[in-house]
Amino acid sequence: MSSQISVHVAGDERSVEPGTTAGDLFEGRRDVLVARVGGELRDLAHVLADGDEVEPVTAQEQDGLDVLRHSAAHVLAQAVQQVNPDAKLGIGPPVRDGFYYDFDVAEPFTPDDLKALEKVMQKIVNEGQTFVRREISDDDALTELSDEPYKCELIGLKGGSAGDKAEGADVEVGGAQLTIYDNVRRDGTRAWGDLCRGPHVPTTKVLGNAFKVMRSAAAYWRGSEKNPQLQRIYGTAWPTKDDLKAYLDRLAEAEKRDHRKLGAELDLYSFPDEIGSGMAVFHPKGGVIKREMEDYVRRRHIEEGFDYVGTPHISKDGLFHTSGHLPYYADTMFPPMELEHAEYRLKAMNCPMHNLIFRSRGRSYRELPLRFFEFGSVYRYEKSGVVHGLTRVRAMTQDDSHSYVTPEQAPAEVEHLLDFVTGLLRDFGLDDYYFELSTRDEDGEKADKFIGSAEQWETATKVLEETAGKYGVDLVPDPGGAAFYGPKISVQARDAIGRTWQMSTIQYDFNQPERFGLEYQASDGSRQQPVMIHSAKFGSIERFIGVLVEHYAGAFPVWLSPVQVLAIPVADEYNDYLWDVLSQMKAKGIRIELDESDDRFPKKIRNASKSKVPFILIAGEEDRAAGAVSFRYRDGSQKNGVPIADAIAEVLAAVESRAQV
RNA sequence: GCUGGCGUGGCGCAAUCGGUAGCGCACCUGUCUUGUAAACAGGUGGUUAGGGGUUCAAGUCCCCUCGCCAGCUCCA
Repeated sequence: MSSQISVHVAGDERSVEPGTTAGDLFEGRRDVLVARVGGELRDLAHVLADGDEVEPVTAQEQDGLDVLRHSAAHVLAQAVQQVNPDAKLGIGPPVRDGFYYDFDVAEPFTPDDLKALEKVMQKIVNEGQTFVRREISDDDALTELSDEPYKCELIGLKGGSAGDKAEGADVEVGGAQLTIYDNVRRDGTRAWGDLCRGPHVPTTKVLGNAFKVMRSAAAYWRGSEKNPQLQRIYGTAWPTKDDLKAYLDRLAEAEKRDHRKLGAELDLYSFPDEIGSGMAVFHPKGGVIKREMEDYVRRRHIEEGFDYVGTPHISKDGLFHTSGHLPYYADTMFPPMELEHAEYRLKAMNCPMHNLIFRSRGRSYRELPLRFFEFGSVYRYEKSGVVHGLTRVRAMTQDDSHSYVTPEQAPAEVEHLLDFVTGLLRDFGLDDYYFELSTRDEDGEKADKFIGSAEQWETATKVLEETAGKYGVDLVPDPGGAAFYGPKISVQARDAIGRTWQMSTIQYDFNQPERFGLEYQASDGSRQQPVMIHSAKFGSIERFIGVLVEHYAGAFPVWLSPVQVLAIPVADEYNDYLWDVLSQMKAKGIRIELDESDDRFPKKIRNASKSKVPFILIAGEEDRAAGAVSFRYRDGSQKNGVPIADAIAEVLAAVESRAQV
């Protein structure tokens, strides 16, 4: 009796022998990778104590999947050091959809190296080596890992506050007690080992053939540009081969939605080398989408009480000194051009010019909130390696606004703007997004970038946080991500391949009003300083279009479609009949085209399908005789014999309701 | 900016060991044309991103610049 201990397994109490491991409880369940014991993830080899609460963890939950991927990272590192014993280990954590491991090697990995490494990994996996946990003292670890300078550095950081600067480092040196995981062959010999917090899957066999080495790239050690670059290998690992295949299919699908590719295929925009990196031109079809967005947001701004203003693209640089931008962001502004003994800069932001409009005459509290809005073209000298399609450009247009309010009005104005922004996202059908709250970095190396008092930051941050909290959308903290002048709420939308992009922003600024000496006269006759709230609803028009293209894979809702109705005659003879229908549609504002080419009918259908127009309108003898038309939709389905008036009504209804068809 | 990989007609691709560029689509011309994803035939178009070098000879090898891709860093 007393020789037994009692444990709780997924709620049920069980009496077991002392020395029983977590794995023993789940014997026969090959899908159990690790166990959660008293809320902590443990190896299956973990020996249970009396009263432990134990739950099985499989790859069906995130924790299990992370362990699987972390173990895969170990196998990768083992493979690398097997092939190249001189490779020094960095860190190797699980990440979204996979894992990576960083190495310091004399020669970067080639694509052939990666293929070879995958084969070596497969051999290790097939051998079924076990992961064995071993506790070790700091001193012993430093001795054992004397050939691993990066690991030693991590040991040195352990416990210090600087340790969390290295993303993923806690995977290696988590708690106070250091551990090493040895990979042990079936004959009991040690194949390899790595400093690691664990836990791990019981054997490499678990990885099966559901992993893949994806790509290599350089990455700075501990994420800082100042540190040496290591070579990072990315891999992916899944519970089953089918899951891996599904993931690879998903990547292939995402590639098809890439806005750079679709932009060319659908003739929306291009990036001529002659203009320069990061600068797009919009073709007529892309121009339609841009104009619909502009029309929409201009109308909405006016409805929401904004005044439409206009400002130039360049300015003397003193303005950006006044605003405070130049000292901090000179590197990301285009270099100055000198004329008439003054230096001019392409503007990288619109706020300073709006401030000048505010300051152009005396302002009364009766005018507030005073809201300026424009499509401001801004130019930012983004580093060459970050320019990316429409989502990261050097020339862009912001639908930028600045609300000047009393401090008391600020919370209501933030809420007003968030209502505006969320309504806009809804109208454009974007639903995969979250909020981010960017605050200043209180003690990091960038702490001195932020201006203003702690009280001001606290007030501003609180207003944003409380307001954003009302929307039931995830609010992710982003310490250190604020602009130098104040905190920010941003909407982060996900693109086809899982990257997130900052779209709408709302920034609370107590600094620029002071720097520009902005003031209004209050009801008591005193001069007061307004708060300004920056906001871009699309963010950048260009980026928003790029995200829309990916979101819809080029098949836009009817109201945004460059061509809404493409008519195809069964034979040339029906061109006139179709023109008659189309001109009635055009008169209602519908964007129409007729395929008058001498392609044959099936070819026209093919071309029309590839162009992703929402409505293909077909007419032949049957339709003409009946005074009707036929629709073919994007999914290939068909509706024949639709009376002309009904057809027009159907298209109009789809436009007005912003429907997807 | 850093590391690596790339750059061949508008687009997608080919060209052996270095031997003077070819295919499909698109485009143009002609013939054809009646119901749902490619009619047929002929043709135009490239100083192989730009510049320099090695070589008897460079798309191919070397250097520089520009641009693109992936990741890192950055992102008012």
